[in-house]
This record gives sequence, structure tokens and C-alpha cells, in this order.
Amino acid sequence: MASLDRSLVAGLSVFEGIASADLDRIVGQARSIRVAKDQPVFEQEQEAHSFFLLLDGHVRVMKSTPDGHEVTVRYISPGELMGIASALGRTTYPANAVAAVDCVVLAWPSQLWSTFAASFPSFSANTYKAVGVRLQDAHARVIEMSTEQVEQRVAHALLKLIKQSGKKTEEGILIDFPISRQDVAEMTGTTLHTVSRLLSAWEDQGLVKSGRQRIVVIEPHRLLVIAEGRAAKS
Amino acid sequence: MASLDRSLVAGLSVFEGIASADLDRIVGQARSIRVAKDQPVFEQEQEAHSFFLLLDGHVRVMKSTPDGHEVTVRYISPGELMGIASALGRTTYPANAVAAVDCVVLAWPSQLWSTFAASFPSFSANTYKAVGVRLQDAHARVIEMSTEQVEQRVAHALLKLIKQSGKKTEEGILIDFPISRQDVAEMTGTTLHTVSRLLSAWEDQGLVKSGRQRIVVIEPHRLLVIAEGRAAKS
DNA sequence: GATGGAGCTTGCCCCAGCGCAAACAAGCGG
DNA sequence: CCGCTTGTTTGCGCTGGGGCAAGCTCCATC
Repeated sequence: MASLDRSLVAGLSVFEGIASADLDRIVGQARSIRVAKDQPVFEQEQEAHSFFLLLDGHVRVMKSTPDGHEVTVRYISPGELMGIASALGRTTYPANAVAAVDCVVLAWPSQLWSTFAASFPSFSANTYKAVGVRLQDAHARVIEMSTEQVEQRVAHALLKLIKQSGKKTEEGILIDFPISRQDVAEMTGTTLHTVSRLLSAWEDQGLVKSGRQRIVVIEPHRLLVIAEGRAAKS
Repeated sequence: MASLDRSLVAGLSVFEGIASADLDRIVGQARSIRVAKDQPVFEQEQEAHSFFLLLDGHVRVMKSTPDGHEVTVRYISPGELMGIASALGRTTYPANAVAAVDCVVLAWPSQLWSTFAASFPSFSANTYKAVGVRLQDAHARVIEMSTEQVEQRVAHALLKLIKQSGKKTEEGILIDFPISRQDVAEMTGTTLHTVSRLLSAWEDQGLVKSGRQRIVVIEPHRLLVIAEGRAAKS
């Protein structure tokens, strides 16, 4: 394993306000792990032995229902923590996390959580702030599901994705990991058929350009108009 | 104002594991407030000057969307904290909280949060655990909205309500605060019409008994069957 | 005990979007 | 280069449940 140093994590918002020496100590206790595409980082109901920081790649967090449905909770981008069950008093992971592409993660044993939190107040403050944001996101999602049409929800989802993981290309803004119609459907509570129809329609209008597991947003502004429900019904 | 003492809060799970003397100090710094039915405890976007503990009554937490929809996030029961925005690094409240009946709440200035958290580790642990539960709830809600039919969602909502605030009566289990069809609709992402139709149907089958802002569940077990989607389509 | 308003019920219509099914591409492994 | 798998597209029919509208009932107020 390559030796780890603070340059990996310096500048991440979770570690904001922590002294370099402390960062070294924190990073020194982590294991660095490679996770191949489609492999799990952690699994629902499994004992929460570690918490993780995504260094590189993209991870999809999802929950499975007893009746076989899968719902995508969120995508994790580089620099974000995940599997922080122990910070919230859980002993098992609440969801499945799967690498959307080959990933590199740092892992710390869960017991270290309380040590870190006690030693580095800003670490715990930053994390709980992140938890707060996730709670907000979850509520926002509930509200979307309650009040918006499928078209608006899918538009919102794409906007969220390009904001989080958008990469400028000459064509437009590319979602820079493989994402299928089915994946988008699982994020928005609809079916791959409907997503496919919407993307086709938007492609005709020149709003997006998409292919196999690939979506490029060409006109984010017009997509926003749809997301806000101010779209002219054609 | 009546003098406050620890008997008010002893035994609540948030304060589990805290010494009596400390409890006195904590409670000593609270203001006790009466909130009349339909009056706000705190409001969305407002500066989060305090956090609260509900001593008596029931509070509805809801979010309003720009386009005039209201979505109920949760009901707070006696013994629960609310308005803990500051614990999650927010400076404003994320939602509206309205008294569903006349309520009594304790309020502490937000700045005290960090003091309490630092002085009483179990207080902060207990609270974050509660936050974890809420995050779970929110995700569960997203999953329900994504995968279940309206009928199941409404059944789930009623079950949640009787679990949280059910009161045994000779008729069955009463939800012990006034709740309208509209309220249930806002919890489940549907319309008061549909809720009304469902309750009427269930009443015909002897599952529930309901009236103006009043719902009694007679056969929770059969309601559970519906909630799980194992209902025989009549 | 009349009046008004808030909450509830129900019938009818309609459509967004799901389910099903069939056909089509684009990679990938051999 | 071929065949297979995995992802995508699209047509068609159907239905859950939303929207609208009318009428009803309980309760509070005067």
C-alpha cells in the first residue's frame, strides 16, 4: 500500500480547520482501499465496522426493499464521507454502497469515530453539518415526490447530477460516470421506460444528448425551466 | 412562570444517563412556553434562536413549497426535541412547526447547544441518535413514495400515527389529536379526496372509524396487511 | 336556533405514466 | 468477425388516482 499523507485530504470541507499535524495522524490511521466498478463498499444490514471517505470515483448508495425494488438514495462524490452509521448511533449500515466506477476510498475503524470527534471538534461539527445537509436533501426529495410530476423530478435529478459531478465538454455538461435509464428511474421513483421517453423527447428539443449509460446536458437553463414546472406544454 | 425542575424531563431518552444535578442545571436554563393550538413554535427560514423540547401536546412539522403546497414532515410527540437546526450547523429553521393542540414546550437559546453537547456527551450522543432516526425515517418515506401505492402509504401513515400517538379507547386505537383528511393527505403525498375515499372504504370494512378530524383504528392488523401490499383486492 | 364556515363525502371524467411486449443498438468475449 | 448480453427505444392499452363540482354535516358564533 502506498504511504498515505495529508495531501490526500487537505482542503476537503470535512477536514476544514484541522491542523496539518493532526491531519497526518488522522490519515495515518486509515486504510486505503481500491474498489472495482460494481463492487460493494459496504452493505445494508451489515455490521458497521468502518466509515469511509471517497478519494476518487463515484459511489451509488441505495436501499433495497423486501419486495425487490431498489431505490437510489444518493451518489457520493470524491471528498465525501460515507458509512457514517456509527456517528448516528447505528451499529449496521442503513444502505448498500456500490462503486459506480473504479474507486479509491479511505477506511477507518468505526471505534475511531468517537476519538476523532472528541479530539477534533471541527471534524465532528463538519460531519454533522454534512448530516444536516443530507437530512435536508432527503426532505427535499420527499417534497419533490409529493408535489412534482415525473418530468420535473427527472429534470431535477439531472440538474443535481451535473451540479455534483458535471464535467464540461465541448458538447455540454457530461455526467462523468456511467448512468443508465434504470439508474435515473431509481433516483426519481419512476420506470426506465418513462425516463427513456423523456430523454428522447428532450434530445429532440436539443436539451440533452444521451447514449448508452451516458448523459450530456446541453441546455441546463431550459432544463431548469422544466424542473420548476414553468415549462410550456408543447 | 412556574419553577421548573428535573422531574419534567427525567426519564426522557434524550436525557438518559445524565446525573440529576446536571439535569437541574439544564432545565434551569430553559424557558417554559405555552403554545396555543394552531400557533407556530418556529417558522421556516426564521433565525434559529432556540431549540425546543416538547413537554406536552403535539406539534406538526411541515414545509411549504414556493408554489403553495404543504408537505408534513413529521409529528412531534411529548419528550422529543425539535428545532435542533443549530446541532446540524444551520442558522435558520428548515421547516414550520405548528401546535396541533395546546402545547407546553421548553426552549433553550441555541448557543447553549454546544455547551450542553460538550458538557454532557450522552446528551449529544442521544440527540445525534435521534437525528439518525429521523434521517432513516426520511429515507423510508422516500422509499414508500417511490415504490408504494397511495393505499399502502395511507395505511402506513395511520399505523405510524397510532404507534406514536395512539390512545386505547373502547372503540379501538384513537389518534389522540385532531387530524383532518387534508393533514393525512399532506403526510402521504395525495389529496384529501383520495384519503376520504380510502377512509370511507375502510370504514365500510370495519377497519377504522372516523369523523371530523378524528380517526380511530379498529383493526390495526388488517391495516398492516394493506400497508404491506398483501391485501386481497376486493 | 339561525347562520356561516370548515371539514367531509361522492360522483364523474380524464390523463400521466405504468406495464407489457417487441425490436433494436452497442459493446464484449471468444 | 460473430453472437450474446446488456442497455435502450417505442408503440399500445389500461388504470390509479387527481381535478372538479355539488352537496352534506358538524360546530361555533351570534
